Amino acid sequence: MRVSLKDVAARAGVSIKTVSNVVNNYQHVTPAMRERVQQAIDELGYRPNLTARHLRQGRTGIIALALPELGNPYFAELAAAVIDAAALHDYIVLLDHTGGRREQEVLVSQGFRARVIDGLILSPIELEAEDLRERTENVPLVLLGERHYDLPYDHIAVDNVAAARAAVRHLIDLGRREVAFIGARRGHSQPAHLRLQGWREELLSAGLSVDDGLIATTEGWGHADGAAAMTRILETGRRPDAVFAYNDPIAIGAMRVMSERGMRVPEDVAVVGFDDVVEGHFGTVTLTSVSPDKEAIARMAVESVLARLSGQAPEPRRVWADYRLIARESTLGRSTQAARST
Amino acid sequence: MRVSLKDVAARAGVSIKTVSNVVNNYQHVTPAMRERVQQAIDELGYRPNLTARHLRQGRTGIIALALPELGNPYFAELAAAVIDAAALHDYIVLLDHTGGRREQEVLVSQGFRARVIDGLILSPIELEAEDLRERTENVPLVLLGERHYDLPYDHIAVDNVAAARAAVRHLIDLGRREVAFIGARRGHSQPAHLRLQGWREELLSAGLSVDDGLIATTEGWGHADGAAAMTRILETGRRPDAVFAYNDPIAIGAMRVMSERGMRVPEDVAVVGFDDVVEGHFGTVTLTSVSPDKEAIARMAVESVLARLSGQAPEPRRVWADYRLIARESTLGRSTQAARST
DNA sequence: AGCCGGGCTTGCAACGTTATACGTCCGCAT
DNA sequence: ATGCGGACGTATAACGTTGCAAGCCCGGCT
Repeated sequence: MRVSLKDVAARAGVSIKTVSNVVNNYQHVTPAMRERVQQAIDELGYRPNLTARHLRQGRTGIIALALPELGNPYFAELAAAVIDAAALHDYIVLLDHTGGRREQEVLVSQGFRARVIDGLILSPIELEAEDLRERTENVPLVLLGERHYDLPYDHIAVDNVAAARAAVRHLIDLGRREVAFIGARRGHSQPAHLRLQGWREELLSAGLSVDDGLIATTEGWGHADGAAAMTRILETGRRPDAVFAYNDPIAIGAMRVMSERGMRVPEDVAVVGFDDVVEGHFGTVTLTSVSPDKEAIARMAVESVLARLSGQAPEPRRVWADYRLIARESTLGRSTQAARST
Repeated sequence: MRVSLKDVAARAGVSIKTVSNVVNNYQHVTPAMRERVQQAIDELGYRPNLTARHLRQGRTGIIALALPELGNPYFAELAAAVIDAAALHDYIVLLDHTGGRREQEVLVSQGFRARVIDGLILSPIELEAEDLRERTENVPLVLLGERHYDLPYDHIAVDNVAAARAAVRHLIDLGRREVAFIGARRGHSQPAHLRLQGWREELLSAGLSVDDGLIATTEGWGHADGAAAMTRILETGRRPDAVFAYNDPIAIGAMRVMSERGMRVPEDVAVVGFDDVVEGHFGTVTLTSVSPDKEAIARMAVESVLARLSGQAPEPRRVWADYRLIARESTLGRSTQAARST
């Protein structure tokens, strides 16, 4: 059986409340009393029951983080950063994953998967604005990532259009003219939309034509999806001289296919990814990528939730996180490797 | 303000307990009554307060999972599997990471980081047996992974010695004679120890000599550590014809260094990793690896915790999870790729 | 000496839920 | 007509904690 304040109080011969005072470092406790109670605590091995404390205080010290998939190293690294950021504020993180499926995202946003939480950080993929408009759950919600909603929620993301434009600009500056985009999304409206839009805008502003034949859709966002999409492009007979991928795993999957077909990166095809995952730093050809400031995103997400929790939050805000384009061998080649920032 | 049973009861003109009965689908409730209460629930948007329920029931429906680092895709994938396995039993997962640091692992095992949990799954790296012997926290603990303790806790792992022997056997069967091991751990006793032991045993049983010059230690378990270790081996002038790495990131980091120095994989050096992370499936040279059955590990871990929770657990058990050696290009070359199991 | 004030300790209530045990009502068998 | 049992609803007491307000004691001031 677990020991409670009552047991300690009985042992020390004091009231429950006095024990509570000792546990919580209440100031008006004589050293002698503190000593005596502490001894009883140690002897019995008392540990506060956090559930009871939470019930009493109306908060739990837990925030939930819901990500599409942990298998994607970007999200795994982001999760680690959120856990650390939350720990700074004495918060603990409950982790969930949605598979990027709308149904799961709705459940999470409605709090049906975890109802013990003070706040929620959600990185949506398919979730629609109407789903959020119908949201009845009242724990603070902060949105993460690429989707864009005109709704009264805090939203933290990098400027995907600008970041995508920087990536494509980099390819154009290298003299590439046939820049494919891999990782567009069939059917659903927004995912990948902003990066695709950046690709389009930058091509147009460079006076290049926008060719839908160079857009490849994918089902998911993993290596295999990138490989399949690249294969499809090549089978149409197109030979792009550059690829901008929705994310790094897709880029790496595509590079694998190129390697199988004897195409050289970057000589024949320059490749830029997105997310800057560690994996891209160590391939046979290292990957140029857009690097979002994950720590800042995690920090701002946690702080937004907590601010809203304490009621001091003003208007819902859209916050842009920093990013950098880090050029590596997949665009520069092995010898001339260097870093470049935007 | 949040609505409670009391509010619903007032609205429906019934007792609190009747509302509770409706919420919990208690059988003796007339359809008419159920209807009436349900309507009040819907009108007010009532949601049960799980904290109160947990206090009452003495359990929270939360289990904690503490892993060394999420940046390692093996652990990220394992976390995803645990979340899914827990969901099957209506449990939610609180995620923590220890950085593989003993101090953090002790805190976690003692429940200082999260005390709202019913059970704990911990994958230790530096934790010592004495730390566990001194453990006073009484929530069920299940250990995961490679470390080996003679203590009364459930422990789930693949047979690391046997798996390592299979990996080295594979290299020997291919005719390799100078098999390096990358990823040993300086100072601390056990991590990597079992895999190193398997390497040693298999070399000896094949009549080969065990050469400490072919053992490279690392600080961590990431790509960069593998790269640094490989560089050190090559700088001693040694030219192994095979590498068995502690895990896949280390193997991939090492392969990057080989590629930089013009060494071909597998022609000059055959490489085997451990963990079978997705990243290894898509490199320019795909990676042969020992593939632990992550889903089974996650499932057994969750079930062990829950069994112990419900008191039906017998003796603490050591459970061996399945694994397979999956041969890919880093040992077989591109054309002859195939899969092999043990 | 009596009073006041502050430091220390305590009892009580409440957070929202569910288990238990009880009360009521109805229908049916005696 | 009476009694009995089952179906249904409810009052009450917990679960373990903390905020509040009150009570006690003692030293110092008048």
